[in-house]
Amino acid sequence: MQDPLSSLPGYLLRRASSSLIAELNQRLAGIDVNHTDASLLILIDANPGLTQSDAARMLGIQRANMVGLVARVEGRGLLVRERVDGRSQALLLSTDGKAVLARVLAVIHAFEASLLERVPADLRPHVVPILRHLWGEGRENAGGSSFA
Amino acid sequence: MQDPLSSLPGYLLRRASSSLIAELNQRLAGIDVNHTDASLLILIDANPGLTQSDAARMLGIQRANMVGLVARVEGRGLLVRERVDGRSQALLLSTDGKAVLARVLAVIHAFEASLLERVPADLRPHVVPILRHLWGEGRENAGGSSFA
DNA sequence: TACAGATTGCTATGATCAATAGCATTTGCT
DNA sequence: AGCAAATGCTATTGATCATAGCAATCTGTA
Repeated sequence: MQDPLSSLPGYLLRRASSSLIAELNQRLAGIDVNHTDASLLILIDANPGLTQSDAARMLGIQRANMVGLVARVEGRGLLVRERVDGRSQALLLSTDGKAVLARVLAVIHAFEASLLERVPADLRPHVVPILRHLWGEGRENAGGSSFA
Repeated sequence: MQDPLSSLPGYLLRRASSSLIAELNQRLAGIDVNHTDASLLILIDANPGLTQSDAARMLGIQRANMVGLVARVEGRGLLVRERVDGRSQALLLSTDGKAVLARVLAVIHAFEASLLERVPADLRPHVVPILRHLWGEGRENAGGSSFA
């Protein structure tokens, strides 16, 4: 059976992404958190007090879809909202949130390590640079701050 | 603003994938076909007469979800079903399907080329091998992801 | 041949995720 | 004061994905 698709980078990228997201969600299931929740926790931890809109922009999530995400994570007691404006609200990790984050980071770091181990050692240093270049789009005019 | 996520291969993979799928769908919009339809056309062309279940397996799509996909593409007159069994049916490209496939291939090849151009020339040969390793090993557990 | 088990295509259903339009309130700027 | 933009939100839609179950059919084996 011919597989003409597995030579296409775009197709490979899609299949790899969906299968790895599923795997990561399985690994996170024990903490009762999915990969989106996890990314939000990590982002808030690195930028305490950032706005809900800021988080949406950085995560590539529409403001509309951010509402449910924040509400769910807040409902688990992992984050706290504080009004800083009449319209904006700052997001902060709760004590529980910080504890869960520690477990999330352990899972994610193990996951990322296992990802890299699937790539031959000589190609391993190129994984992140290649993915950054492939993503690239939509971040070119993303303004001045960090790309680190 | 710190971005602690963009150093994580898994996160980069997800973002790159979703942004590139969106771009490919835009490029295909003129042909009135999406990336899933396109992959089905390519697969049938390379394996004329393959079974609907075979196609589902190769594309990583559940049999249940294949029904709507095949029905939609058949509804556009791009493929034909032929019973080979009392239960199986062979999928074949129609004349229109072959014509559309030619346009699809042109779009996809242009897209894949533009993908690779985003990667520095010295890293370019490593793109497909890396993606294959990232995907391949992820499938060791025989596919499905199930939450608890 | 007869039967158990697997396969195929299908329906129905639910969960997740993303995208759009529109809204009230608030802020910033002129 | 007045106006444009931003913020959080509701509501809705569509696409994707996974599960359970079903009738019909095929396959392998006793």
